Amino acid sequence: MKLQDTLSNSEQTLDISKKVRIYLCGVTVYDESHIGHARTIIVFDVLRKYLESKEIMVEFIQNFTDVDDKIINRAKLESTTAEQISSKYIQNYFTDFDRLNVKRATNYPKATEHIEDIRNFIKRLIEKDIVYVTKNGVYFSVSKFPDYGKLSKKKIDELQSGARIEVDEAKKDPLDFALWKFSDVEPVWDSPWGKGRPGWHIECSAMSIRYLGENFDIHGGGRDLIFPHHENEIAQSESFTSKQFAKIWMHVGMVTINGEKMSKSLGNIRTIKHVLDNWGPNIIRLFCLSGHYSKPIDYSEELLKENLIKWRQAETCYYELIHANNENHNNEIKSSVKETSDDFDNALKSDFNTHLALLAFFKLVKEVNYLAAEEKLGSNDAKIIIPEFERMLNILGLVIPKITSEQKQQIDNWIIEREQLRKEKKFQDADKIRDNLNEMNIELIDHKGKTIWMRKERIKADS
RNA sequence: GGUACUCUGGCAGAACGGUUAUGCGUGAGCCUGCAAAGCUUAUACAAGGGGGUUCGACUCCCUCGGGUACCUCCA
Repeated sequence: MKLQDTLSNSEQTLDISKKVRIYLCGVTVYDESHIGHARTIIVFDVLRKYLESKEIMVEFIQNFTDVDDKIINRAKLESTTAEQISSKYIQNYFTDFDRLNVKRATNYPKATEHIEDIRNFIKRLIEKDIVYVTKNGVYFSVSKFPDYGKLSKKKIDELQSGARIEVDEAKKDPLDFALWKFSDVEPVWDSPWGKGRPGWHIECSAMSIRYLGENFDIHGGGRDLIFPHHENEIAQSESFTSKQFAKIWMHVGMVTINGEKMSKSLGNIRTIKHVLDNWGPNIIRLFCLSGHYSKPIDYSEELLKENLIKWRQAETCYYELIHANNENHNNEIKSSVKETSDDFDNALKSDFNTHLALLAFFKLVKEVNYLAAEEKLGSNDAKIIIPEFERMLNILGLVIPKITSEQKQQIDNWIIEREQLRKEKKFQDADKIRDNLNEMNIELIDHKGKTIWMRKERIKADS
């Protein structure tokens, strides 16, 4: 599998000969998660599910930043503690992402639970004379790391001339960044240099190395983290270990609205909860996977709608498959399934192109729906198709709502009754049954010889 | 201002330098008791502008321009 690596700006082959270790920069828990967070996390969720489907072991670590100025400010605003705020939004995070069918990470380390690791990290950097202490905190000296700027392709002197960098007189260089900030206000921890709390970047270095070792496979996050966050992580970590840090840097493009990045300051946030309530998990996942992960994707009703239509086709396909019961046999099914399967895998193997993978998936969907509508889909065909269909569904993290066997029995009875009414040309009564079923999100599909049902996902935006 | 990325039909999005995919949408028709599902067919000046290399360029080079992101917290 090849992935575009931000650092080398080239495609790198992912080593799958042993366990794949992935670190994803998660969220700062001070507010609800939005659809931009969802995209990054869903991309990595699918990457992971794909690898696992190939029986490759994956160690997937995703952090929560639970100590940060934004959290502290929020706590002040709500006259509560930072701890209350972060635990509230961690819960909120899981509510959202469980609904999105995102598999839980191997571990979700928190900054506040790794203070000791962070202190040890800083200690070693002090021993190496790479950081220094001022009246405000402990700072990383960028000039001590010659490769600074290699990830974001920035030149130090150009950055320094930038007017927007805050000036802290105590710092030796405006680019130097805090590993430890002195403070007396909770949350606060002791350290050999003074009471305070960790800076933003240090937690990811400390925790990724703690959980994944000094040289792991993939480090990811949103594109907006390249600078300064990931640049600083590299500086710290490689100074700490004297080794290459992550092997592959994978960055997910922004979700935009009308071409503009979703952000607090612009006030154009769409929370996951909001989108989920309207569109449900499957459509959001399809939407997030509909473009190449590295490129921006524009949030619009139109695109969501397009994915809704596709999702309906996929649902139809599923129900056509499980209801297929005739004797027909299509010789070309086997090769067609094989082709889809190959296209799907090849798309993902080549820089994780989920768009092309979806194209392959929907080609199969269309083929099935066509055969079914023509009464040409045999049960043996279905037997060949279903495993592959479900394999792709699982990798993509799409879930068809299930139904109990009692409900199934009930539906079958309704269908028989409706058939009878239709035969008697009592169409109004027959339609009433169909309408009632629709109310329950059961849709009927009339084929020439038989009527099948499907359980449609209830989607608010579709009604 | 600097750096990176990007610019293909109404929208999304592909293509070894030589077949202008594909999906959605839209129009017409078929199927159906009616719907839904499905089908057929049509539709699109498609390539940001201008140069160049080439027998031939979406694909290579130059140039100009637009957009977005980052340069401050940000998935």
